Amino acid sequence: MSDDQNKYPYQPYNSFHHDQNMVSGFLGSNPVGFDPSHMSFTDFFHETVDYNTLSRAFDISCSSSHAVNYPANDTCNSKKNISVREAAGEINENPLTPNSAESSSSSAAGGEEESSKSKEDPPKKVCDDGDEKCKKVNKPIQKVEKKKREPRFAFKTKSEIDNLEDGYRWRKYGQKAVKNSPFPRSYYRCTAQKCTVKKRIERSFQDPSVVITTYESQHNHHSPAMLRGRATDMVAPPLQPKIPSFQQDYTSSQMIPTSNQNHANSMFYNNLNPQQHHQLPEYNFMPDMFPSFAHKEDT
DNA sequence: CGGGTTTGACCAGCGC
DNA sequence: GCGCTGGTCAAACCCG
Repeated sequence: MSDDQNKYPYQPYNSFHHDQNMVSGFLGSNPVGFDPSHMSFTDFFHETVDYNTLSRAFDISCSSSHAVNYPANDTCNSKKNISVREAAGEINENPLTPNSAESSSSSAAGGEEESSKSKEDPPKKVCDDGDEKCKKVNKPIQKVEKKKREPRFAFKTKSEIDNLEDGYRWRKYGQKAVKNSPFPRSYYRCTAQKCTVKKRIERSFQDPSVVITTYESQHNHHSPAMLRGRATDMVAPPLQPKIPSFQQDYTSSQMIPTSNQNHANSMFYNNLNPQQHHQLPEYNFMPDMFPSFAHKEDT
């Protein structure tokens, strides 16, 4: 790795997505507030792109309540396992309904109810001996819990490093080959106890220099990095909204107007050659799913 | 030895 | 029903 790459390992992109199940924010090559010479990506991530904040600020998953409660028949969540690519552009129905984050506690009860209902489904296989296979099957409760759809936030970064330092500790629990991509997708979960946050990391097959990180759920604890030395800088706890700077960053100059994609690419994907520009439209905005607070430029 | 990674197997959902 | 795919599990392995 070159010196420059050591100094500037991350070059966050600048695109932004919001769909039924996932918000994804792609920062610009030089986003407002990110000065690689004075700020690590971790710091930048926490100070401007804290996804705990985003998940509340951007009305994730149809609405904030849906971000917590995932009825099986909810149209917001009926499509399982929304991928980064799907979220990036293939879903543009169901206009976003702005909502507050305050219904989370009450709606969580509904989620539990739904879960318990699902728990009534018996395992398809019953263990009657020490069969190795049965060990994996007889975990109905865990399986059910995993069916909950958590809010997601995808983060696209230009980096040679796959696993970007975001201040939290992660444990890798799986890796899968990605269809139509030579690059595998890695699965991580937060190592903190009782923290259900997961993240997936994959490299864009269209632009191998781009790493797509997808976070799921919300941390229920502070970042270890914060506790180490950044606490004084982090006045707001992770779950406390800290929107204004980020909001302004995106609304003022960094939103990519869908109807002016080429212009947007030339503006914000300026690290790429023209050929690569044409490879990015799958990360277009979805106008209907655009965060309610963000204005779109007229074109 | 504890914690993290690797990797093959398994499971569930979806489309045909 | 079957095959495909994404997601997860867990034993084996690695490493400090």
